Amino acid sequence: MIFNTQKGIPLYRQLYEELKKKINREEWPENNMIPSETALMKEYGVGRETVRRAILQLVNEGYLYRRRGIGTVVCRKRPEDSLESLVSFSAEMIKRGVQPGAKLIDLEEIYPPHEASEALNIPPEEKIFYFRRLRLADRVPVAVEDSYLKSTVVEEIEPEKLSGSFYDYLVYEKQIPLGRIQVEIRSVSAGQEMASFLNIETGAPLLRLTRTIHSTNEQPFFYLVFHFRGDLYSIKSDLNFT
Amino acid sequence: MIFNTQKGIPLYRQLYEELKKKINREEWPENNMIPSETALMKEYGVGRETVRRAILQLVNEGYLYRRRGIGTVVCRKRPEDSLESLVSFSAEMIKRGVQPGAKLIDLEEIYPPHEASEALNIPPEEKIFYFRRLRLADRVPVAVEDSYLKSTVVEEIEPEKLSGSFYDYLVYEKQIPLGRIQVEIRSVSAGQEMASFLNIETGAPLLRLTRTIHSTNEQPFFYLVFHFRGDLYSIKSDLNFT
DNA sequence: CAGTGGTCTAGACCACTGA
DNA sequence: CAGTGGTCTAGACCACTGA
Repeated sequence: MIFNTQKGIPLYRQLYEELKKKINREEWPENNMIPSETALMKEYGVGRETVRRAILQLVNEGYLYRRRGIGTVVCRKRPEDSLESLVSFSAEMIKRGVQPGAKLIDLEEIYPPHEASEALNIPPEEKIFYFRRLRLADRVPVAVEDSYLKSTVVEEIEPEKLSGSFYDYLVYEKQIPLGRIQVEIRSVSAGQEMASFLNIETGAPLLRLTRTIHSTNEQPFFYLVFHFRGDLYSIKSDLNFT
Repeated sequence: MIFNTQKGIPLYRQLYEELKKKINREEWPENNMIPSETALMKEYGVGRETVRRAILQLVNEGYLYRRRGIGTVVCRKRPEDSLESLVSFSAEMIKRGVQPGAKLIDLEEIYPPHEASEALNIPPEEKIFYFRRLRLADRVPVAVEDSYLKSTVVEEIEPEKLSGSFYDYLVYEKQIPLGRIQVEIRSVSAGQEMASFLNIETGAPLLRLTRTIHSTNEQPFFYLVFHFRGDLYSIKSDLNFT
């Protein structure tokens, strides 16, 4: 394995991807030990800290665990969903093996409702972009998504951009770097409006997920509220304390 | 500041605690820059990697963010709840400033229901400990908790141990080291039983949180199911992508 | 005992930011 | 330009595990 030194991708990151592949392809099977740090240093011709950074990343994500004096082992049940699943509906659906979709219901410039002005840390008289989408999984509606975007971020929102991942649009097309994301999850009952959008009965349980997305200098600029069908959707995650 | 070298606590960990204090006491105020890596190296007489490990930990937890070429800054809104909040009901309540409590409803040895034998990776004919508790916040019932514990972990469960944090009991009293924790969150409706325990109406929304706690060698040994009152409880968390 | 991972330092070169 | 954080190496000593 020869690494690209030109491309500007850090060595530890390249090694991380490499090791992750070996785990996913089961070249390194579950419950089996992977080569030691020293062995990996020789194999890839890199320093120990580089190997450690790649491995510790995988430990944090729940792929590996380490025992001092013994070695590093591949986990039996690997993370079905990492925390990244909370970040993009489309990415999450693809990970679950279903086709993500979106149907635009509303798009306008509005004065922010109390909840949004609070989350975005702006005065109620500052206009923002608002759009509502029905989110689909294999064409079945699973959630209603309400988005509030500070109007300083983009000049305009073209409806065509709202048929897929808005997250990808922001990050890859608009090149907007993301910082911290605050998440809140609660359980609520469906009102009449939500019930009709989601084809469920009034009063049925919904999972309400909000995200407040900050820029890299800690300014919130994008606030999202999801209402998921409780019978079709759950959130899974792995935590590590090692 | 002089560090304890004897106690066996790593330097980077001690420095981490030290820096966290400065942030929490607002000696380093929000939106302000903290000293550079070089300055901290001199101040505490440690190497650069040690400083970096302490800082990067705090960045991961949402206390700090860094800008190359500029410096490291204290976040405006610091994490109200870290992911650790998903791990212990009692710890979580204390963090929220309310008094945690527990009322034992049931305790017995049983054959695991399907869901529990699945989660614990054991055959249905292997008996386990089961207990159900009503969890209180300032004496108000907020959740019903069902716990399934492999009987290889402890010989017996004394009812007296179940009045407080069972997590603390396992970790501190029994010294059982924890590994990965798998979490699932969904939204459900209250059945008659749950409704009467929680003093709510049948059909009201509940937040259903399950935890599968693994040992450090990746064996699941403790499975928990919470049903939280949707109107009294939400989960908050911070994610970082920097 | 040899081999594992855990901690720590010193030193190097780099890309980036603001003045 | 000087100062920041980002990456990377080499080398050291340690605690722990199993044989």
